[in-house]
Amino acid sequence: MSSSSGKPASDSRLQILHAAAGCFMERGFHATSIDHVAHRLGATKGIVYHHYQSKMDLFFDVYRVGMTALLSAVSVARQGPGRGLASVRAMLEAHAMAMFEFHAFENVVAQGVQLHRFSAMTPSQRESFDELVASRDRLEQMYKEEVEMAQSAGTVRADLDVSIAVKTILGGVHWSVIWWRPEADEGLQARHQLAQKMVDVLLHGLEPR
Amino acid sequence: MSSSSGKPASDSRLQILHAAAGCFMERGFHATSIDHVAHRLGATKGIVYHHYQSKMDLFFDVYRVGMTALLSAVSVARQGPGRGLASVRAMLEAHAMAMFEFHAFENVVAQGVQLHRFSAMTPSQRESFDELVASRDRLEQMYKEEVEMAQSAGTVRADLDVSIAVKTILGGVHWSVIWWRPEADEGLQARHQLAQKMVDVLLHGLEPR
DNA sequence: GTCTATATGGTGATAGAC
DNA sequence: GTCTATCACCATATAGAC
Repeated sequence: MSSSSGKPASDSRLQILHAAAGCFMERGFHATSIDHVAHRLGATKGIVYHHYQSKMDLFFDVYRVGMTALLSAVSVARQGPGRGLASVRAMLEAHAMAMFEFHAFENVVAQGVQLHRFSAMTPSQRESFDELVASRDRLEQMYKEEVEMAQSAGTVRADLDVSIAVKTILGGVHWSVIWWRPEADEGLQARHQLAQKMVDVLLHGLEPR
Repeated sequence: MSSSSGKPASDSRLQILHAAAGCFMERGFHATSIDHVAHRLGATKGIVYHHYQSKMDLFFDVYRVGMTALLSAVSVARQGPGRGLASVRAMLEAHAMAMFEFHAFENVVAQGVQLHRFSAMTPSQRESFDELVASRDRLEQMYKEEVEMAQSAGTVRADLDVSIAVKTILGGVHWSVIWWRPEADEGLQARHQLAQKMVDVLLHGLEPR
């Protein structure tokens, strides 16, 4: 995982990243102070500013880790053996699993979607911001393409507005940052079962077949 | 629509409420200053503090309006003629329509779900907070009950984990605060079509029948 | 690398004139 | 009811010792 400046992530940077993700998740970006992050590290804010130029850069790095985890999980699943609807299913299951595994980071990703352009950004931050928006679009695009291919193959309904369908389905997966709690499903197996149940609802709906 | 203190909503209160909802949506609760709200009103913050004791009380009132709109829309739809799956469909369509109509307020509701208990609350604010949590649970409960009834009637699959299914489906509806933009679907009819397409995906999934 | 100041600015909330 | 002025506080970010 590389930072915005292309430097490899040092050990202390990773620790800061995890502390920040936890704080941002619990209190939100604006309500989190650098002192909060430092306190969670058991240190002072000098160390944070030694590794990150600003709070926003820190936020961007947390976002980047979360989004990279999603993109990576989904594209690996996409390249698996499945085709058509089976491929979409594999993507969604991997997606949901990543939502659980990187829970704090994905919570921050969800906040980042809402991040406005009001706060002043340096050119470098602006670049990071644009990159994040692009990565978000890329994720959605992967799903759209796969659903369209499945439509051609006849394993997904042809009468579907793909854009709306994908947005709605991804909403079902992403919203889990709101209600899912790590304490509830600790084992990998429990998480996988949950992911399967969620994806099952999204692919088949409520109606009996 | 009544405020937390039970007073009827005056005209100026309503204006403040709308301005606050817009600001909270655009910048988030913590990044919004009372000056921002006042500026959107074309006034100064004296007027805001004349009507609301604190920023958090203002937030709670915005949240309350948004949540009341959802509860009201969904429970009216529930009491309609439909039964079983048709009733769930009517609830979801009304739900989605309310998400659009009260877009700014529902955006704040989504933020409120994340609102932490860290910030100090007065006993009265604490009471509001608990009431909001309860209203959120009530909304989910309405869906769970209706889905279970539909299961008994055989119009919804019996093999479904109702709690997970409802959370996932509501995620699909609620996430629209993230991607939906008022400019895109101005007419009531365009909105209704969008709502129907979203609900169609949630009830039937992707697979052809 | 990590710490302790501290500069600097913004924000919630209040006081009090009109 | 609405304004101006102001207080008290907190948070970002920096400087500089060790």
